[in-house]
Amino acid sequence: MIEPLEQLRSTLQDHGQSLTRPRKKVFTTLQAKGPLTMAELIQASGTSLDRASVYRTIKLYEQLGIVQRLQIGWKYRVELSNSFQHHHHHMYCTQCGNVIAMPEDTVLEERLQALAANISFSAQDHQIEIRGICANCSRT
Amino acid sequence: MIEPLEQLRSTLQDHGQSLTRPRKKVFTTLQAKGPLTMAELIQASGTSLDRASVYRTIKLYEQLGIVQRLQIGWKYRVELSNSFQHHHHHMYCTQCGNVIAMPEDTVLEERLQALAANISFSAQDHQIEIRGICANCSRT
DNA sequence: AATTATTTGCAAATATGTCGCAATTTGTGC
DNA sequence: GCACAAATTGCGACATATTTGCAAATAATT
Repeated sequence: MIEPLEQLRSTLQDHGQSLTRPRKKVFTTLQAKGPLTMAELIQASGTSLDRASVYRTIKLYEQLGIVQRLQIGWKYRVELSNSFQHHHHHMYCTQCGNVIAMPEDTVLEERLQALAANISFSAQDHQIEIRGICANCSRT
Repeated sequence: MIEPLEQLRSTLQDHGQSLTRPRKKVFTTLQAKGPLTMAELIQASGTSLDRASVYRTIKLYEQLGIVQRLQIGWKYRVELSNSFQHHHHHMYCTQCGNVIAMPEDTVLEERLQALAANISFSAQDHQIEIRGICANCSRT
């Protein structure tokens, strides 16, 4: 398995971009804390990073396919994309706000492929969110 | 089939809310024009409604499960939820920005149910977005 | 039609996202 | 490791999006 930071560096290099301290920080923060809202990400990146830099970094990362946005609950969040972590989807507990990653499911994935193919839609990516109440909360 | 507006009224009433002119307007606009960004919705609701009221209405509707947000491309949009229109998902063409509704698929739906049930997650709702290039655009 | 509680519109406050530019940092070649 | 050119950052100023307090207007009830 390749060092994630090395993979990041080479992805950036392939596009003539360099791996700077802020970009590294954003990456490791996402690595450590999973899907975050921009506000959380800015906050978690520490006071050393400027809002604008975080936004710029995320915009770049999104273009290079390093991160992806998800709509979870009220605000969108960003997380590392499939090249940097296993492909997965989310369940969102509307009670406690917890986000649970669901394991990859081949049946599901293939079905989605098929549905797109049916109408000659060339699928590149997809996202699934299940909303409901998690085991923990429904136990109450 | 129940009158949608009646269904709206009773949903509101069940929660001690009343069906006002602005709320009616937002509802019928969504009915007529499908998934809209807030800006579009505000615009389409006409100058008679204040921005703030539209936001408040959407927040309320979301809590009552009358509308749901979708992340389509960069901005989120709102549309009526499954109780008010047929359950469906979307494909989003990253080229032309078109949104294509995909027909309901039982295999897909059941699989999602099963996956949630597996971890005792009580699923209430879900949303799927497939991003890619539509038939029209890839023909070029 | 009068009463009371809810909801609206308005104006102002916050929050979120973007931009230009001087100062700093990065990658590169020596 | 140092100097240079190019890329990137942080800052402050904007632009846009969303929320809030409150007096006035509207809805449900009697």
